Amino acid sequence: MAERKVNSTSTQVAKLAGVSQSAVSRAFTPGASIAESTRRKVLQAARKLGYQPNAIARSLSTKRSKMIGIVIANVTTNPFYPEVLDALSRQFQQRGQRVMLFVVTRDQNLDDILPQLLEYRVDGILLTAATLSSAMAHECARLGVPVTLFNRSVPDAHASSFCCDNIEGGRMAARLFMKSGHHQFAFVAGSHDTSTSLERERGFREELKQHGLEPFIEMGKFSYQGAFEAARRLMQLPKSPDAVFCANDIMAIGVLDALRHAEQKKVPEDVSVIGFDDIPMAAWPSYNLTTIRQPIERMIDSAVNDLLDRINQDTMYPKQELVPGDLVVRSSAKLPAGLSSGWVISTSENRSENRNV
Amino acid sequence: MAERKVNSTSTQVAKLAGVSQSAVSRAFTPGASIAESTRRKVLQAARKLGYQPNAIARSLSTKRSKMIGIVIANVTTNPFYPEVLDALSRQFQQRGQRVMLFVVTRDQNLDDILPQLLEYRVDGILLTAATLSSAMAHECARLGVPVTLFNRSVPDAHASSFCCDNIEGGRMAARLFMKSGHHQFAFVAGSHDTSTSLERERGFREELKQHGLEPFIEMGKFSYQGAFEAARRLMQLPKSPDAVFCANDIMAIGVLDALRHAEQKKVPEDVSVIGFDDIPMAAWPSYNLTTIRQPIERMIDSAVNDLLDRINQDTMYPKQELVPGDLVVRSSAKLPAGLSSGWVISTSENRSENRNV
DNA sequence: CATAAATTTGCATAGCTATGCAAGCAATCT
DNA sequence: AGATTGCTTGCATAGCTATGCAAATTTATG
Repeated sequence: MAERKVNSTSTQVAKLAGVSQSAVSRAFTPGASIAESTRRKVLQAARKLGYQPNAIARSLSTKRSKMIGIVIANVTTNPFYPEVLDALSRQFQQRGQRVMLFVVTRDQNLDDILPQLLEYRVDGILLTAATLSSAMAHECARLGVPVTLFNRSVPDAHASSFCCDNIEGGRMAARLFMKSGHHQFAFVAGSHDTSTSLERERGFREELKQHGLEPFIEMGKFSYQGAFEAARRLMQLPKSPDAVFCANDIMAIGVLDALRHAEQKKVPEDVSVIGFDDIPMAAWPSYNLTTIRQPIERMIDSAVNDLLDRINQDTMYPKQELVPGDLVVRSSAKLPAGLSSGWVISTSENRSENRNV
Repeated sequence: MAERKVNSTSTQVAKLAGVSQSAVSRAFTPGASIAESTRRKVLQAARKLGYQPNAIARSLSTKRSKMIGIVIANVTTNPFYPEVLDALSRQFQQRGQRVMLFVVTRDQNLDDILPQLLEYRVDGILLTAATLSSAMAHECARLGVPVTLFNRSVPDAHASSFCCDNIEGGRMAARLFMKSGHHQFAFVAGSHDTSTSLERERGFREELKQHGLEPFIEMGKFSYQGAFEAARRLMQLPKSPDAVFCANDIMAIGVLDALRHAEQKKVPEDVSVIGFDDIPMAAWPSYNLTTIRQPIERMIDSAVNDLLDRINQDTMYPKQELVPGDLVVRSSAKLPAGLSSGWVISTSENRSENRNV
């Protein structure tokens, strides 16, 4: 029966291979100065002992933990975030960084969480659906730990931020509604303290205002259930809306279900609904949701690159990037003349194409 | 302007506080032998320097990293797993353990992943929707790192495992179908190499067999889309089924959508559908899915307790636990006489109650 | 073959904290 | 006062790897 708790060390391997501990270290360090012959001897001895370099000791020595702290919220309430987490984690993984994960609630104070990451000397921090207090931003800057926000605009010049162009997204929704002849507009907000919700609302409002229109606002609490109830409240208004824009898809789906199953409304005949994100469910035939797609892959690539770059060359300044979203036209909103379901309209590069979504 | 890259050390704090480095260490170690007065001096000096203990160095010294490795698959394809991840991560967090996360694909070989966790000397490993090769199980055992499987039955006595009673779940589905007078049965499998799918199939089959019945089997690939297509294939059979049991809810929803939107079938009038898991979407009015609920909280509690216990007292043996699931009756399957929607039937404790789900 | 150049190797130490042990100290008891 | 007991404290070292530097070895050069 095998022994337990035997983590062999580089010194033991060295002894067995008849070399110095340094040689063992170098054998496991790509690019280190070591002869191929001794490397082989070392690797063989290592295999025999079941030796594996101790990443903790290495981190202590190199002052690089090769760990990224990821803080994420809304993982169970919005399918968008599992996608983000999946993509982030794979990317970092592939680029040789481990991930230390913290799952938080939207309202949780990060001032208790970040110190826990800093204790472990993570090389960088990525916050998703979470905001950074100014004090913490300073603390991270002081320690030279770069911070990147994903999907939250930046409160402080010390951090990078990668966001979809929420304002323009809100505008696109408003324009589509107006072109197809709606009269009463509503916005289902996520919360009143989240940049995504606020910015989407702002774009929507501003575009309507240019035509002298103003939307009702209801609070959907960033959840299916919250939006379900918000929709019911909207339908009780004297002039109930015929065009509802939601701060994200999961709420749009809650609104759809409420309209159809609790309010006997037809979508889009009676009420049009537009969401935001383009989660996979939006394409399901039960919903067929018209929505603003966040180009998640591109955003993640940019965010990961930025963070890793700032880790490797600490001269770089934080960056704020705004990525344009695409309007994905399905059938939860009435179509204006000349547009049919299945089109993707991307403002940014001024092209529209039928991608059959 | 503040200095950058200044991670002060216990020695610097000691100097400022006029004590030894040991005293600083003890000031940050709960239960260590230190006078309250010196502790205060130390903490004050620490605050002044922005000192934070270095968890990496501590790990090296104590040989405890206070990190748990979590490996999880299916995070984007099945909403059940974000829930699991959320619960796990919170639990560990709350009990003073950090989480090192690996997101993998279902078919990814863990033999490349686990060594990366072991390098960081994680205190324990929790695998979700992933299996362990026997070689790796031995390797972890040799290193004294406890492994717990969540939702996979155990391939090896070296690891603990916490599962829903999938076989009994399959039986419950079969019994419900038979009681309400169905004639042609089908099972939509996830994959042919996953214990959850195989066991649910087995229970379903065995119960049918006792009545001389046998189900069709179609492959749904554990995804909405795969199950959507599986349903279409099923409906093309000469004797197309009127009772479809799916290895999980997300596939059941794919089947529902295919039946309604591609096959013009009514559910449950033409075809009954039962799922497994009870994800939040199952309760949405668009689906109202009858399903077997996995008692996720209880399972997670057990798994976390087991892992932490085995970390703290390495005398303990791994444990295999089977947690019974509950049949949640909604309206995607025809009801037998005497049963109405909204009931939860739990075999285990022989009670049924209307919990209004 | 002698010398210069390039490569490889080992030595010694840094990186930061925890902790066993012995010494120091104060409080308590006789 | 002296002895005993119980806390606190600092010293010294372990935990494991990486790396600057000088020494040793190999290879190339004239």
